[in-house]
Formats: sequence, C-alpha cells, structure tokens
Amino acid sequence: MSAPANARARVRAQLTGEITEVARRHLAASGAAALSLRAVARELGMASSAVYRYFPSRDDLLTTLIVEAYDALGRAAEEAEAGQPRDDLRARWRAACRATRDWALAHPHEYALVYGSPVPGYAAPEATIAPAARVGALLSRVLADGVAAGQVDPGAGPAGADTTLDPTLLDDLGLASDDPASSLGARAVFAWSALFGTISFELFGHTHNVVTDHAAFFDHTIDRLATEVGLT
Amino acid sequence: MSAPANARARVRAQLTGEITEVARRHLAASGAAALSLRAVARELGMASSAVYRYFPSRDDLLTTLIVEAYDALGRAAEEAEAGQPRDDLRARWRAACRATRDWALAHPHEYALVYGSPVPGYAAPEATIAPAARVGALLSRVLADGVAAGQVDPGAGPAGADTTLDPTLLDDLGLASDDPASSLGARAVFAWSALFGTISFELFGHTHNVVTDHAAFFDHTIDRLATEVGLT
DNA sequence: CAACAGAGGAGAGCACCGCTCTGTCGAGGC
DNA sequence: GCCTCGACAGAGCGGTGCTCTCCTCTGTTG
Repeated sequence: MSAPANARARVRAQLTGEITEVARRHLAASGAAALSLRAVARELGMASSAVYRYFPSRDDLLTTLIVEAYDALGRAAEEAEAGQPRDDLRARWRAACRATRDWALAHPHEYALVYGSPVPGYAAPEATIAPAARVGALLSRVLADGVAAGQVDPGAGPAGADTTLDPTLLDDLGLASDDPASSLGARAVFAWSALFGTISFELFGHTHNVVTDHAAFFDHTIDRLATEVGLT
Repeated sequence: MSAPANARARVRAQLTGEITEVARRHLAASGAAALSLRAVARELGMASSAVYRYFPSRDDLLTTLIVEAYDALGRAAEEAEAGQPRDDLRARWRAACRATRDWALAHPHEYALVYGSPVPGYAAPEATIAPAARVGALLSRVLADGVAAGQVDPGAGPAGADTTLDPTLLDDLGLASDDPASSLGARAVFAWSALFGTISFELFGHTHNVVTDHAAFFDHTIDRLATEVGLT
C-alpha cells in the first residue's frame, strides 16, 4: 500500500489512482449506471483493455468508489463532530447528522451508489463493511459518551430490544450494558436507520411534494432523534 | 383504459399487458439493471423493435413497473391494515408496517427499484407520485383517526415542525391543525421515513452484521415509532 | 364489398457496452 | 548487457438500447 519498493509498483499505484480519480469524476457527473470503463480509458488516452490490468472488472472499480464514498462521508461527519465541544453532546450529534446530510446533498450520485440499491450481485464485498460503519460508529460514540457522563439513561425505552442485536458489535461500540433489558443499542441503530432514511427520502425525491423546507425539517428530525435516543 | 372500443385497441392492451408481465418477472428474478428489452422480446417471440410500438423506451417500461410496484405495495399494506379492528389504532399501525416489510422481503428487486437509487434521469415521472404516497397516506389515516378519537395529541412534540411541510397536503391527509405549533404532520413524515429507512437498511444489507434478529428488531422499531408519533 | 390507410411486425444496422485474446514493445532486474 | 515480464494496443465476441426501412395484414370507411 504505502511506499512501494520498486519503481514499477510506484507508477502502477500512480496510474491506479488516476483511473479511480477519473472514474470518481464520471460517477459524480452522471451516476453509477452511466459509468463506463471505456469512457474512463478514453479520457486517459489508453485502450479500454489496458484498464483491465488495474481493475479486473467494472464492478471492482465500482467497489473502490464505494469504499472511497464511505470514507469521504465518514470523514466529513467525523470532522464536523470533532469541531464541537466534547461536553455538548447534542451539538456533537447535530454536527454529525448535518454533515452527513450536507455531504449527501453535495455528492448525490456517490450517496446513491452507497445507500441506494446495491448494484453488484447482492453481497457487499468484505472491503466495504468497515468503512460503511463509520457514521454509525460515530453516533454510537456520542451516545456512549453520554452514558459515561450520566446524561443518557441506558435503560430507557422498550425493554430487551438490544437482544435483537449482535452483542459483540455492541461491545465494540461501547453500547453494551449489564442490564439485559437495555435498549441503548437498539435506539442507536434506530436513529442511524432513521437518519439515512430521512436523507434518502429527500435525495431520492420521495418527500418532493411533502416537505417544503428540507433543511428545517431535517433539523427537527435529528433533534427528535436525539431526544428519542436519550440525549438530554 | 377500460373497455376499449375497437378490437385493435383490445389486442393492443392485451399485448401491452403481456410485455409488462414478462418484464415484471424478469425484474423480480434479476433486478432492474439486468432487465433487457431484447430479452423480453425474445421470450415473447417477437423482434426487439416491435416492443417499441408499445413502450417508447426502456425507461418507460421501467416506469410502468415502478407504478405497478407502488400499487402492489400500497395494496398489501392497505389490506393488512383493513383486517384490524378499527378502534385498535396500534394494531392497525403495526399491521400496515409489517405488511410493508413483508412485501419488501418478498419482492426485493421491485422494492429496490422503487425505494433505491432513482434509475432514470432524476425527476420521477408524474404518473408515479400518486401511487407512491399510498403507504404514507395509510399511516396518516391511522394517525388522523387517532386524533379524532382523542387518542393522539396533535400538539405534542417540538413546536412548529409542521411549518416545514406542504399545508395543502397536510389538509388532504387530515393532519392539518389549527394550532400553528402543531407537529402532527412532521411526526407522520418522520415515521414514514424511518419505516422505509429501517426496511431499506435491512434489505440493502447495511444492518447485516449489526442486527441479528431482523423481524424482532423491526417490531421494536415500529412500536417505538407508534409511540413517537403519539399513539397511546 | 372493395379499396385504402395505418397499425404492427421483421430485419438490418448504428453506436455503445463489458470483457477476452493475441501480439508487440520497452523498461526493470539479474 | 541481456533477457524476462509487465504494460499496452488492437481486434473481436456477444450483448445492449434504439432507429430506420420495408412489408404485411387488418379494421374501417366510402
């Protein structure tokens, strides 16, 4: 990955980067369906067959773009959240949610690639699962900090909802509870789903004739979610 | 539409139906991306060019399938809700939500076509906006009945959220309120978005390593939504 | 009843796609 | 300094959406 030994590998990494860069631009401009390996090759002045030396198939190129999109979105949310005072949990929550929406609005095709219909066969490649969790993990961190600070009651809400979740993951996220009736994790997953459901509905046009002020409605929604999740 | 005057129109409607039927089957089997007009024509034993007498483009065929999917999903939800006692609002709410999820699980590709990334240019055709609202309208009806029965407080929740919504639509859905601080409509739109966000996350694999018992988690979620929306 | 118009279909063809195979060339490694 | 092997171009295969032209057959109308 980093600091390739021989010059061959270096120029190879360079060209791989150029291909993904052009592909990312095509994706942003026209959407995943219109992304053509041949068009990317044309823009780079090479034969289409040459691209296959770097990406075994179009789906592999798309997978790279998916990982990039997850990482870009995750980074945007993390940076916005990091800019808030540590003890203002609600501000951190709001910043993360707003940054997610802002990124989605700025990169609609990349967002659709990642949170729309799955394009390849059906199973997401292994490489995508870690970056896909970044925003969810960020929200969980805010929540876990709230529990530590005594601002969030882990026991609130319907009892036992956490038993529907993977306990190992809850542990990793710092949302595990001794109380078997806890619903802290379930509330986090709920907020996570609702956040992206709201953004997807706006971006994909489902609330087109319903919501007139999307930004204000979104702010109401994430405040509602913060309350629902237990942030005081 | 109904009862075509001449025989020509009748046989035309017949063949149009056969084309959409075959296309719908191909969609259900392989997804929207793999739906090929030529393959449909082959199965029907006609030249691909002949199909263009009935659908001006592949996107128009897809639009027809989109409308069909919206209607099928809406009908499923409405029938399930209609099977519940009128005065048990929570049972009606649960039945509508569960039927929506069940239909999505049974028709993943059709669901993805409709609630995934928008495939055509970007603007949804006019013909799709009415059927797209069926599930949302159904949820609103349960909520409006709750207000009429005094079981739902239209004034609860954050004040003024309804000002972000289209007042004409709120009126049509029976969610309009004299109180300018009402949030009844906003809560309905929120629940609507969260419902489909949860289903999409499950179906598109985002909760794959997170939720272990999807059915139980979904039940917890829609109960949470019912409470959040104001159903006692 | 006969003639006509127009709907419906077939086939070839265009430009594009993903992907494969083969042949060649030039630079990196010994 | 030679040789190997990675990188690339080009042709080609089967597929796509869509168009155009030609022809047939049928419902309608004078």
